[in-house]
Amino acid sequence: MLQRWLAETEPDIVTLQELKAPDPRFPAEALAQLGYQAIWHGQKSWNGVAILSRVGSIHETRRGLPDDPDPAQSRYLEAAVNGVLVAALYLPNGNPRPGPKFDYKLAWFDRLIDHAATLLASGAPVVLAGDFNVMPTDRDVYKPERWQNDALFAPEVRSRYADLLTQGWTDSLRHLHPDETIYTFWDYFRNAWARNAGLRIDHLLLSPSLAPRLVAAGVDRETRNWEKTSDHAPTWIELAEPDGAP
DNA sequence: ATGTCGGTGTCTCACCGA
Repeated sequence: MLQRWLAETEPDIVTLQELKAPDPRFPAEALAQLGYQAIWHGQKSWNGVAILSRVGSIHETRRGLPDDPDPAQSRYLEAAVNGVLVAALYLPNGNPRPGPKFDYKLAWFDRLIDHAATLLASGAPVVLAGDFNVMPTDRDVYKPERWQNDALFAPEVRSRYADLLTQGWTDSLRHLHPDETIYTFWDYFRNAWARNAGLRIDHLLLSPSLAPRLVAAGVDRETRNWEKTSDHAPTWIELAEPDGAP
């Protein structure tokens, strides 16, 4: 499915989340045949993140967050690619709430916020891309009242996402489509896709030095109809060249 | 509260996390 999507849409740079496989099982050769270099940070069964590029080499800058609450979980990978610092992240789900998994989510989120501040202070053009497991506002969930106590919509989690935006990050999709209903995820159960009972939990946050280059953003919803598909749909942005060229 | 999916080990079903 990933290979079909890459071949059809030819994105320049891709981040992947939930590889759910140890490093040796990463399909590096198949991706190379499609023209993509890759770095990856896998883990058996759970988590796992990767960065792909067909526009130049990938210079890894970090794997795992500073003071990562659990370095055994592969949730963060960061690299310089084609003049942009790209972070692939997979924020913990956090359910059930309350409980240790929710505490872990908050701890991880706090370390991300700290590191995001460091990145902003550097002035570099940065995109934080991945599954944040947060619906930022009521507009980002099909039935907000049903999700009030869920770890993906809890006040503690939404406030942390808001803290990121207050730091200076731009939520790409919401910035270009302020009033639109946009979802990136539909549960496998409850017939969620057919009912369009979706969530917007996959985000691309841009640093102030990169945000002016944002020209388009969207979700490739059609992949959700494919056989054996993911419960997430590819979420993308288009950036202008640094000099303003298309 | 419920539901679906894929992976794993308890191993041809039961469980877990998402």
